[in-house]
Amino acid sequence: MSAGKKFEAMSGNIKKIAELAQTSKSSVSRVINNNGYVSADVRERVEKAIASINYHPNAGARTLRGSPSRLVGVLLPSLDVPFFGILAHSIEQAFFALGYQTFICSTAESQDREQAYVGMLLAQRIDGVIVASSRQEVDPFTPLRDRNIPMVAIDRPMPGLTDVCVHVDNHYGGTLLAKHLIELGHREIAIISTPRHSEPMIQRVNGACAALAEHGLKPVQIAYGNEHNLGAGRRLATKLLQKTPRPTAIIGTSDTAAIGAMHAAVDLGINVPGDLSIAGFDDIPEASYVLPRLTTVSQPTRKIGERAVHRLHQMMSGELELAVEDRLPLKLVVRQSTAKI
Amino acid sequence: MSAGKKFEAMSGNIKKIAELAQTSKSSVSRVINNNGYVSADVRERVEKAIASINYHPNAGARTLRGSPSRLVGVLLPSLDVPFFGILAHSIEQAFFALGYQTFICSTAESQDREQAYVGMLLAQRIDGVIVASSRQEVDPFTPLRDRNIPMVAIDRPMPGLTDVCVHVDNHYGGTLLAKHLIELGHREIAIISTPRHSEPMIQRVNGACAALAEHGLKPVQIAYGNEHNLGAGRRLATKLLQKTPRPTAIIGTSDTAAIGAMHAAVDLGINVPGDLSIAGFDDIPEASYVLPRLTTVSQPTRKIGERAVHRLHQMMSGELELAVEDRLPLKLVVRQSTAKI
DNA sequence: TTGTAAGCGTTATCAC
DNA sequence: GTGATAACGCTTACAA
Repeated sequence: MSAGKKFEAMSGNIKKIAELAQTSKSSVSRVINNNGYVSADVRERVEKAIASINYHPNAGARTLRGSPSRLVGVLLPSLDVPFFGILAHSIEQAFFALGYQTFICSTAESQDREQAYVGMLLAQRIDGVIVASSRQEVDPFTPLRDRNIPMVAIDRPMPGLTDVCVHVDNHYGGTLLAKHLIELGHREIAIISTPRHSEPMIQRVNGACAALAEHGLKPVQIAYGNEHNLGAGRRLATKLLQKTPRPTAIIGTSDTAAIGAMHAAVDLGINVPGDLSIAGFDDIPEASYVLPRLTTVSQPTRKIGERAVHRLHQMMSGELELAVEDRLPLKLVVRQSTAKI
Repeated sequence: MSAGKKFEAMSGNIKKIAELAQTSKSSVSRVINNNGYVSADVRERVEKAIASINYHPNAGARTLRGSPSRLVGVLLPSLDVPFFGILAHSIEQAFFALGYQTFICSTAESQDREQAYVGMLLAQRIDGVIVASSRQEVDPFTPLRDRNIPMVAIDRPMPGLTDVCVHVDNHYGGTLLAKHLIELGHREIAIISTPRHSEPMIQRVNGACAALAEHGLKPVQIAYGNEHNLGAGRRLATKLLQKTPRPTAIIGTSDTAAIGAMHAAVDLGINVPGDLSIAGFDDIPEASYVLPRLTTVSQPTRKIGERAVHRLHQMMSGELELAVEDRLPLKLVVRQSTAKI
């Protein structure tokens, strides 16, 4: 029974195709891979045989012979927050178009998981990896580097790991937000930054502080959280808004944080943007879902994914040997959540 | 140079480990797989050798010998809409915990893509598949069924493909929404359903209509769209709200559609819930992001993913041979977007 | 133009 | 306890 089952589940192989088509394994291989000489006659018989049992060449056996696996890995902190969901989606789609299959790995900000994933990807003999690590920690990924696996850092650079990076200028984005609020007349500006140790968030805070400093200002408070979700922003803002004097504006280092702050304001009966301006970062779809619609710095999320795929593809084809840093453009999008004081 | 490169990129193999540890391939294999007799001495030498070159067994070669690949596929219509993003995430996490690697495939509602993905998954010799197809179309997936690949349908049944399904009772969910609005005094109720041909959406519409019929009512209009995004709902609602007489309530068959409708109302200066009640379906995080927060039917999205993984795991271990239909519970969540007329 | 045979990395079988 | 060896499915010299 076990044997019977195995047989049923077993897919045909190249030998079986050869038998069905009354030819040899080599000829079948030649047809499949479209190389070498094959007569029209043999080709037709083989194609018929392949279709007749819905045969698919065993990818593992192929890579065993030295062909690239056409498998790639994408390591992201999570998948269920909008920004990374969209990023993962655009990456997966772009790889599919190039004939690659993607392992999307959600590392949940844990080094143990990162390490486990790296091991699995190596075992699958992936051709390349796109990586965004929660922290700048390089350790879990060094086995990839040591094997010369082509790697592209996305969303944040990974110095010491790879010299190819696709991201945005988060520092500059931070200055855009601060300047916008200053122009609107705000002087008492607070910042909500979460998750705390994420490099992009740190850069955004720094940028905002730098722009404030140019006007002789500094943030009335910088509140840090640990999670990348609405609740974190809401909690931090609730605390912050109950202090006196209250800030007249809040910068969230992500839209999620900013929207959380908006909810805190509603809970406390504070009018946005009448009594309080709020701005975010990323321009996820939800930014224009909320009412009032959120002023934010727009990041070309899909393009970032696509560019990273393009770069990795170049590396895997040996067309890119040098260090490259792609900085995609940011844009301030003014909506209804910020106003003159 | 090509050869040199290849060598560099090449990872060590079991033979190399055997040399380093001064033993045979067989003993190395025994250590790795923890079966058969190995002396403590040999074991230690092998483990040291493995660590020294960061060796990872070639997964493809293993499956060539007949071991399961511990690879699974998940076919979803998309990844960048919140519901499927969360579903994909919970599935991937649950599989990781079981030692499986997941191919997340975003089929973009296209049969060509579905077919291409099925071919790729078959070539990778995946052990099982979780599938949610946009339509009830079985054709692209029959090669999986023909090979006896364990399959679980998720979010919607796939009759003729698999008898194992994890979903919710969408019809019942539809009745919950209609009853809620009727209780609030609404009689002029419109429905916005998108994407049109999605089976869950159809069921939700049917459920709502059935509940209305019980009270001698029927929807003033059912508007259909084709996309699963905010814009579709907004467009449909804008049209619908400009007719006279205007409905006093709108049921969206998804939160996305409902939030789109909310934006249409804002654009037209219609107060929600004062002049118009709006309710959605799914309870994605965004449902409580919007203001007013959205009344909706809550679907246990993460649990659905986890249960599907559990079922597939059972099938792959041969513990589940029969048909199973898991229906997870729905719950009406009343928030601020619906009110008495 | 076609077929034979070796070898990719692994594990199971069997002999020692 | 340990080590040869064959076999998994495939591609590629090389021979015919």
